[in-house]
Amino acid sequence: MVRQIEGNAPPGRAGRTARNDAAILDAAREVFLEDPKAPIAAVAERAGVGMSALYRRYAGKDDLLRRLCHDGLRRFIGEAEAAAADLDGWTALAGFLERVVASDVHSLTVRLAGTFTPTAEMRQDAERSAELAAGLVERAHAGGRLRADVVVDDLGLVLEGCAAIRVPDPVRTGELRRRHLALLLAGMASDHAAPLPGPAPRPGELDWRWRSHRADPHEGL
Amino acid sequence: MVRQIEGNAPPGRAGRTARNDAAILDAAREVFLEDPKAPIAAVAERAGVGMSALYRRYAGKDDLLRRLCHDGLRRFIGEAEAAAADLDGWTALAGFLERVVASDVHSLTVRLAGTFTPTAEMRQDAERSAELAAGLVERAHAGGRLRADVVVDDLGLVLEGCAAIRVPDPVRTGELRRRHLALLLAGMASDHAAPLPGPAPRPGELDWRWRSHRADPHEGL
DNA sequence: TCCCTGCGGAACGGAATGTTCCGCTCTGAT
DNA sequence: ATCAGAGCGGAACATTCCGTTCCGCAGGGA
Repeated sequence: MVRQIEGNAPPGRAGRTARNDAAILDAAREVFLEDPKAPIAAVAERAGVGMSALYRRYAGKDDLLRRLCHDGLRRFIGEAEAAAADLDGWTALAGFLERVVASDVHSLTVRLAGTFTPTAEMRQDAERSAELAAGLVERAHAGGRLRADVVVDDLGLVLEGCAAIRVPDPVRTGELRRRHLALLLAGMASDHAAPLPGPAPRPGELDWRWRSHRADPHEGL
Repeated sequence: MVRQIEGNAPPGRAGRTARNDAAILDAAREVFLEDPKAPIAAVAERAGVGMSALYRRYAGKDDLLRRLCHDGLRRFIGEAEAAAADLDGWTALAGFLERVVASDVHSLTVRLAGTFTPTAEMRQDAERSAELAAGLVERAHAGGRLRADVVVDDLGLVLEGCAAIRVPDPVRTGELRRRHLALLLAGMASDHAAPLPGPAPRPGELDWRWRSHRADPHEGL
């Protein structure tokens, strides 16, 4: 399957190069979203380029995966910063989650983490994203509409749960995820009696994907 | 890693054979739960047996996977039937979900489906399990505690979401899943105003894993 | 006209993995 | 005591897969 980017880049050699840049990145996102373990050749094929075009840009598969994952992380941070502009703490949090789920950022970032060695900068960005998320949860708590026993790291569970929803049709997948998230948001609202069971997720408990990656207890997934 | 089954089977050759039966099945469950694409040799290693012990029992990898998946399906049906004994529709449904999540049945069944060709009997059992689940949802609806816009196939989303929760420590994984499920159950309770967004999951929409398996649009996952 | 960037795609080498097979052990019956 | 063979361990095999390299070419820009 070949994918054509009708980008508005200048014609000529430079234009073609720029178009290939985008095509490769887009193709990689799609391919690795479908299968995190996909061969790198599948990316080249879907982008409509040869292997050389790929290896001219990235040192290897790891490099491409890192780039993809880092982009997703940055997007996550961008959404969190955008949500901070919402004056209402609850809608800020809810909207943030909806946008993250809709943009499929979490699937990519999380399912790819662990297949390469993260850079120091990525770790910093991950930390920053955690801070932003914590801020969103704090504000939502202050507003009173978020039930008191929900903690920041519950967001990780929520995102992971939504990312797991998947049917063959991507559009339908988005709809079903949105629905599932609505269920979760309803559960996160404050008008509930029974407290959540078990010890709440501890800070850093869900960060294991970002660790050294060689002592990774989970090979699959 | 070697696993010893201290089963109370009779000693001697027959006993050893029976013990190996169980060891292989247990090892396979653990290994494929960690990584659905794990090599079959990993199963033999964890069971503490050689390849021959494996191939004496199963015609091939597919056969083992089928067996594992079918067992999970049967367990699912068992839990559903047990839940039917609960007189209260809501606690029947909630307890059913909790037990299914706790026993990790869904992870195995769902993550393995699609890696082999399902048998006709499995399809029948899948259908039966769907009927039982529909009955649970119907009863919960009749009781009034389940919000009206939740449909049977939402259960599939819930189970899939919970199965996606996973940290290195299995015990902790169970706790976090239980917590996540509690959030979802709270969201499924009837005292909520906003209806769930998007078209509800259609019957059979989540059954694609059980289909012919060769035209499977999802290679990974 | 000519250089050289960027590229296509085949070829390569190594790793992973499902399956087979040879020979041994030790049980249980004769 | 003997022995046949069930059951098994584990190495070897064949094959597939995949990341990476490399050779040769096309065609823009000076």
